[in-house]
Amino acid sequence: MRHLSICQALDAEELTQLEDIASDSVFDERVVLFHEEDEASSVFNLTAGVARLIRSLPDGRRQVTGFALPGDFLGLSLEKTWRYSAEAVTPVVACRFRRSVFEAFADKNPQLIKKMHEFASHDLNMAQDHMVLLGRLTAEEKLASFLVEMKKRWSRIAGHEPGLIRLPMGRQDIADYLGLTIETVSRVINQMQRDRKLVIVPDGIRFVDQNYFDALAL
Amino acid sequence: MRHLSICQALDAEELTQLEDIASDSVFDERVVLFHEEDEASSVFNLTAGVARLIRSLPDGRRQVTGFALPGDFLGLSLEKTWRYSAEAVTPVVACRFRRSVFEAFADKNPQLIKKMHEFASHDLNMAQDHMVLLGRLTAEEKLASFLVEMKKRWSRIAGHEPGLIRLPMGRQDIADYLGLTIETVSRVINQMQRDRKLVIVPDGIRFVDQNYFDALAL
DNA sequence: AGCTGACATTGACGCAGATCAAAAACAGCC
DNA sequence: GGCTGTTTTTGATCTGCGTCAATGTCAGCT
Repeated sequence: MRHLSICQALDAEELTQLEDIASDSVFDERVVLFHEEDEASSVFNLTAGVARLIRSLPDGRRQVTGFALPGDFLGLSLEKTWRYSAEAVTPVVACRFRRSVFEAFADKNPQLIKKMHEFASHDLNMAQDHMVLLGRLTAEEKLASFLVEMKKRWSRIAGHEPGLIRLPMGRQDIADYLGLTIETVSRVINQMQRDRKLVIVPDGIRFVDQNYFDALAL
Repeated sequence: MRHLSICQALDAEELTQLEDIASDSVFDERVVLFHEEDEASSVFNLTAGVARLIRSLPDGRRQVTGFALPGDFLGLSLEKTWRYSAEAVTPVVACRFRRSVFEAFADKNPQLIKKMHEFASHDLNMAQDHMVLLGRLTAEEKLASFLVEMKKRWSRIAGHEPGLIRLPMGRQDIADYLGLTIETVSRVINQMQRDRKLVIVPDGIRFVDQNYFDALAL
């Protein structure tokens, strides 16, 4: 079970070695996994739950730069300090590596570094997509893109209910992810429901008119 | 001269090897270095000039995701296709590597891959900064942040005139970088000049009130 | 069941920045 | 210099989304 998400870069032997330096941590809802500018002494791999990744401005404005889902890694950049905070949106279980040990391990496994670079490149693409969203999309397009993205990501996760788009994060988190206010997020989603584009259900939403979303999403 | 910008990751011997697989290319103003979704068959290292990195939407809306300055690398992610276009803002000279050869070289030099990963991590940080800018800053704050960023980046480039913040890109490019319109960019900059925060000079601007910019910038 | 606190929805109104339109500045070029 | 096309600036007006304020909904607790 845990093997699946731990690291696709390694063969069986390397995996066993990696597991030796890993330990599981659990975080309750709202708990901070790590804080912007703290020393980055761990690498995390989420095994269950959802976390929000946040950059804050001195005056309290927030930008959620992403949501971490099961399987996602945090801290692969191996920089000395965290550049963002991570908070548990739901209870989170994460496989945790001491950074110094992980780094030493990576130095001996070029294939792992290459994989880490691929992960970083992928994250950079996602970040650039998100720049387009933040800079150039309307509120309706932002919501459509977000929902399509979440549908795609959940669909890759074993045991998800197909069709259900789980939204464990609150409206405020969605707003801070999309560069909107909570009121606009609420208005747009509810307007979509009135227009029969989606239905709001417990824990998330379901698409009624997939074409509508595909046409609007980035 | 060129040695300085080619690759800080390598020792003298490796550098010589790398140079053997490199060739210089020049691009006139407005010329496309490569296009979104084209096969990525090269890796570039700018040696002179400035390029804009662009993601476009089907309806013509654009997001400039960044500007490449001398010393910057393009294509280090080693993905099969480009995810953005690059166009010369000024005449550009770039050191170009055939991707297949560069990749083979990297596979034999773990230190180079590690350096590439560091570059990607740095770019990811920049991208996250830019998400905060796009999602949460006002027009005035966006311009201040952009100008401070450009000042910082030019100051690291040998032969720049200290104090001058060169802006070779047009107002439209700045607007597409900041998620604004060209009119707003023009208005904000000219208002700053009226307020004696900066002066507009040929090829760029100069700060008059550095404190003002430091206080506003991200 | 009723209470409590957190979160979401809805409505009325305002404003930062977009849009539309025109004039001004500038760069090449003959 | 004068002509031409491009980019920038400036002004007037509009609007999408933010702000402010109230009300509604739901989960957990006693």
